[in-house]
Amino acid sequence: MNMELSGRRKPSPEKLHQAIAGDTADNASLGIGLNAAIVAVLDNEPVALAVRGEPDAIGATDALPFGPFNPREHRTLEGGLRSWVQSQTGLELGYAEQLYTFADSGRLTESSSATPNVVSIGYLALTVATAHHSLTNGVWRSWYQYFPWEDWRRGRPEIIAREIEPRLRAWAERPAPVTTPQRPLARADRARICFGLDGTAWDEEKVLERFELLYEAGLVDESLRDGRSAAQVWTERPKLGLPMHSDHRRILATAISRTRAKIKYRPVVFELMPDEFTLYELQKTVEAILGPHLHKQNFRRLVEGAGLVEPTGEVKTRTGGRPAKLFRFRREVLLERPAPGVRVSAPPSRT
Amino acid sequence: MNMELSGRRKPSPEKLHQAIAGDTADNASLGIGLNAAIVAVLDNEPVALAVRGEPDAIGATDALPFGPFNPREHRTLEGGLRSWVQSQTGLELGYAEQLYTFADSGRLTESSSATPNVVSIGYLALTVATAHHSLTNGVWRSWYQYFPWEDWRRGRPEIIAREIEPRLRAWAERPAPVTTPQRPLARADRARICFGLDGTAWDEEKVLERFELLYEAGLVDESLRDGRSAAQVWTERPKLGLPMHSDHRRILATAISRTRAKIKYRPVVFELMPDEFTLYELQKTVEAILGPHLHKQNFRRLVEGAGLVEPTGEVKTRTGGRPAKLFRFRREVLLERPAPGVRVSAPPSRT
DNA sequence: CGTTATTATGCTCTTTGCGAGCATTTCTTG
DNA sequence: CAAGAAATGCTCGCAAAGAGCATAATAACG
Repeated sequence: MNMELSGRRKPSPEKLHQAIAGDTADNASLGIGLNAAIVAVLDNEPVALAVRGEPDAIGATDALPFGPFNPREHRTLEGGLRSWVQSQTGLELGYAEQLYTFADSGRLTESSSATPNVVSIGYLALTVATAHHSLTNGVWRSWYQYFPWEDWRRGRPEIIAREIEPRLRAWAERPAPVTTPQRPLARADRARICFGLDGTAWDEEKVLERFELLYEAGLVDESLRDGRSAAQVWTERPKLGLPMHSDHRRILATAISRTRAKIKYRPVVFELMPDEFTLYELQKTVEAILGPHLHKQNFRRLVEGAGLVEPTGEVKTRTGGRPAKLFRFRREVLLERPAPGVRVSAPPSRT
Repeated sequence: MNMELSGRRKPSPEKLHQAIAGDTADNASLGIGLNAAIVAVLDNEPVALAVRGEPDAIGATDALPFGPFNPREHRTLEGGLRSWVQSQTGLELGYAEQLYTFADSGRLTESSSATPNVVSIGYLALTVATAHHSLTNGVWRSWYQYFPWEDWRRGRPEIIAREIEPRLRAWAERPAPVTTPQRPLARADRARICFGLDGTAWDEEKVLERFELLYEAGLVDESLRDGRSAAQVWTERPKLGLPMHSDHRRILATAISRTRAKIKYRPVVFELMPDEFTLYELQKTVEAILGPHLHKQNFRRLVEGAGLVEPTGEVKTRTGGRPAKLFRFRREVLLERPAPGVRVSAPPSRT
């Protein structure tokens, strides 16, 4: 059954829904799931590629492209991932790196006629969204639909003060279960550090820590699905951000964390850019990922001084003012410097 | 069979050898291997914990503590790892973090009566070696027995100029196989960047890249085992560093890379230190990990200024000179700073 | 007991990188 | 042609980091 998903042919929507619902019992489905968080920047908005399936127990419809790893068919993990993404979305991945392997305990508790995944291996892929008119399936969704509290483009998002902070404080008041005594930090401290409460600085890289805190506190829908809400009855549903299938939102959180960290010390922004671009477009892309706290002139000095780009000699008019020089990525820096990157400073602790 | 290895009882040496030989077909052995690179610093020497088994096809006897992940028995991946380490070595792990998941293709080709591992999940653990008189099995082995080219404590190791460089240059001369055309860099460039040839700076974090390059070039014993030597006949065996069981040397290389990188931006050195220590001992530990290129006074200023340590009020005599103040780690920094660490500068490009 | 070697520790000087702002150029728009 | 907008060039100042000098406190040894 489901042979179509094992091959490279295009899956019908129904088959895809079955896959998302967990019914992927293949011959050699060993319970190792491959999941791709595919990131791009569209109109200065950071987006991820989501495929849609039938609503699950908590109403989640979005999933990351994914499928089981089949060692008979795939020589490498990354190869298997690329083939799944290709068959499910039509996209040929460029840059990809492994993120993390999660024990997928949530799915073990589900009623499953098929082999459940034991572990999920998450991958981060970066791509230029505009170049893919070949997308056969899936939609580009803003990061911030899944993680509204991460959107600091217009200052501190209201959802933190209005929804998250009071509910986290209530959670911190309740005693922690004794089953986790080795937890090094108190609940209140974790909440303060993750979400920058009480004047603590916001760290844009702590995306995963924040999501896991909300999950543990029962404030995201996924907590309900995984049975964590048994001891925590809420009159209203958590509903902080759009939920995803399985543990995919956790994987996407990991992808955002990694992207935000790595863009600072490796030249990965250029995977998100077309071949030619202006420095301002480059800056806007970085700011879409990290938040808008860059000084224009200094950014130019940094990028040019590091030898990351070279002018093409052409200019781009119609920018509303003086035409901007076009640049391209100097791939040779990879041969010169050990670890070049777009080093941007920490934001000036905006609370 | 092999129930002893599944439980927490101490395994007999014979059982351990069977485990290392791959005969671990348990009821639910899903082919997911857990592997622990346990790192410590003993007498200013960076070491990893190795368990010994029967020599395999290439004569490798050392292995990292490892075992299959059994979702029935282990709630989490890390929990499974801790239980395997405990049963095989008697060690109770402290700090541990996941490194990477490798597709363990090498083992698939072996003649296997048991379920082969499909993937290996590598973990890094940091510990204080002196505190473990409870070690029931395993030996602390210097990193540099496995990776002699990484030992820059007395300047550039001779093995690079004498063994590695000429053989890599010979390898770079030969044409790359057409099966990997998407390889972005030429062989010669990869060799130059990895091993700092032709005046390129040495990057101490590229431990994994260097090992994988040697593996691909057929210069480490593991290449022979995995059948890569078919097209590459060497009159003498590669013998660059001590080989390890399965892909364990690759996992150890990943662990060293991660340790060297992380020690610079997170306060993980203190996992390698006893409760109280002098600043010079701390510096020597950092230098054991990174290489000896620290300025004593500046190191003190850095560590004290960052609030990473606090004086205990006592001093340690018998240091051969003026007594040194004792310090302890200030755990509170984790609550204050977003990302404290022992920020050391790049070595002054010693070639 | 005094001298020397050794280590710890405090302090200063210089260089570099980066945050921030001013000024100038070159386009579009009306 | 004037005004506005965006790109680009340049400078100032602070803070962190690299490097070295100076001093303090012990052990070893005559």
